[in-house]
Amino acid sequence: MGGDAEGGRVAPGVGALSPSHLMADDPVIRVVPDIPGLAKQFDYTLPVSLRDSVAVGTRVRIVLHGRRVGGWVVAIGVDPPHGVELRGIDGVTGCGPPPELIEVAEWAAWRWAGPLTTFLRAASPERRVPRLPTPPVVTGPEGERRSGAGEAPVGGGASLLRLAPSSDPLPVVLEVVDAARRGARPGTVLVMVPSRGWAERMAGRLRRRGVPVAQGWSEAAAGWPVVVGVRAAAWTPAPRLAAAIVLDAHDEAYQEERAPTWVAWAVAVERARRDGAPCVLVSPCPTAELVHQFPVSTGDRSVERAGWPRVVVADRRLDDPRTGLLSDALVDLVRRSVDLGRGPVVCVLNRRGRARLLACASCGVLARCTRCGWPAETRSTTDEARVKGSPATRPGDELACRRCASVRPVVCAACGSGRFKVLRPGVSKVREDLEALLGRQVVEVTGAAPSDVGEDRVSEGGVVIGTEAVLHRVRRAAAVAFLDFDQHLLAPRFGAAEDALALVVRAGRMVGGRGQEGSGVVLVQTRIPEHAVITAAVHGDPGPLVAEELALRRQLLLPPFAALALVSGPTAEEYCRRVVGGDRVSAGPVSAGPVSAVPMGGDRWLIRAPDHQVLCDRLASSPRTEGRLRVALDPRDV
DNA sequence: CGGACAAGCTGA
DNA sequence: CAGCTTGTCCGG
Repeated sequence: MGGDAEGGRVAPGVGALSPSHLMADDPVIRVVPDIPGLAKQFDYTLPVSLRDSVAVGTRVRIVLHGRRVGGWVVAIGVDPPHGVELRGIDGVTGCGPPPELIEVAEWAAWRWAGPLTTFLRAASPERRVPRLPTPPVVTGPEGERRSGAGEAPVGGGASLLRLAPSSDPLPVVLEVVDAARRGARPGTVLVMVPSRGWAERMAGRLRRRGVPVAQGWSEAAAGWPVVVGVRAAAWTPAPRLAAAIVLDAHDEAYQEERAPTWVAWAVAVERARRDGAPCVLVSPCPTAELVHQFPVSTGDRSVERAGWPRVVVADRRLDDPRTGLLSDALVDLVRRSVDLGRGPVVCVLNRRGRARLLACASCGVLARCTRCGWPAETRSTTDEARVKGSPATRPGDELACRRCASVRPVVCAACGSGRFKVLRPGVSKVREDLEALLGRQVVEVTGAAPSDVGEDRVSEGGVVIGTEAVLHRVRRAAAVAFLDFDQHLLAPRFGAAEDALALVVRAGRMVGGRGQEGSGVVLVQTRIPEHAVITAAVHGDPGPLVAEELALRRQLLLPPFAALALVSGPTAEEYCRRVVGGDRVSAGPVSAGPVSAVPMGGDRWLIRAPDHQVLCDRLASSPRTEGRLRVALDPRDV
């Protein structure tokens, strides 16, 4: 992608098929310079002395435009362009990705409209690797291999396995590892998990069972039997996959946030496909995209149900609005759960700060920024001004604007009153209220204060409140309460429902499955108790929700029934025009085709195409505009 | 990406 | 016209 067209693709092989007039010369290799933003490839000669240490994928040093830079060999024995004096490469740095992975990187550069270097870097070692170690001899069950008795080996192709939140996935992982070994399938089993901590625990558990798990890039590149890792592990340099398994495939951690916004499970699926290996995607709550693409197996329903948490719905529709976010059901649950000794009670509210929306207590006018009109919120100038009863505003507070950062005293702009009501409280305010209501300490955990609250201090017990981040920081809980679940259900994203159910899954793992001894409760406060997400959570059955979601997506032409790209930057509009084809002169029909673009406000534009083949082809063949331009495929926030 | 080089601006 | 900035081009 993006390279010079000249020369075309030439089969590798050290100059074996070169024209006779080149026989005496050094072979010519094609190199991708390690310079992001330079979407070009350059040819160099390979001195005979370096022939044996260079293959496709090898990291080399080259001189480009007077600069010494790194690069990757992507082809050997290419037709050199005529009329250009070629330089020899400057040296060999060490091992790089195997040739097979170079091709996957080229595919990914197309699929996510990004620079090839991004993916080549992801597949390369951080430090110089001069040579690879020898992989361990796999002590497979030699006798069973030929006998054919027992379970059928897992066939090729990708499939989806629905597994309840509290079901241990280790048996499934071991089954995939064993099946690959039984099938005498050469290559590596790739095990992917969404978080670092999980990866470490998984690697440890596998090693304790005698499974050889690679440590570091070199072992993976040497073809170690098993690789365990997070998103980045999709680019493990294993030359060949025997199988792949992705745990919690619904987790958004698998998508890179920065452009190119590649998705790790999709890379794993593609690699497995190319290697003819099976790929198992495991999730308690598979997304519509996964369900649409892969055959699902669900296993026994009663087992699945038992692995979901007990979910209690606090229907807030008839509650007095003045009770705020702290319903009687919530306070009861906290009181009952907190001293069970099964870990803390965790409350989740996705709003930081104290008061995010205020109204004047005497005239009712909303507190807004006097400069830009944005809602003003309280901010304390003095640290920890503890005041009994947690009033709406405290001495020392000021009204601050999140948008333009202007600050003013806590005085109503309309009537001059200094008293306010909190219409939308944040975590800090609710923490104070809850503390006052319970008469015991409540600890706040937000993403902003990473190491403030020690894991031990939180995990031993007590009441904890925080934003979504708290679900990543606490491992075990007696109860988890979502104070404003509607915020998740109604988030302005098309994947909001799936994300909301994923939160219940996360909470479910903290409190345990309803079939488990001593498991806790997940409390959901909502004014939409009939919502399909709530039903799915209560019944421990994500099936109907995803079916409903798919029907909706089909109707609205959203993924997986369309492919989307979010383009942003000062020249986004111009670039979209090129992509959509307003003034394209290439062959074929040009007019209002199946590809369209709509403005999303600001300098953001959304491109929609029937599928990725069409979309990515268009993106690849449209020259980029000048200046900063971000192209994010498969955006979620639309 | 970043170096080279050309065109444009300034001050005497 | 030296000395500097700004912009465009291009690399093997």
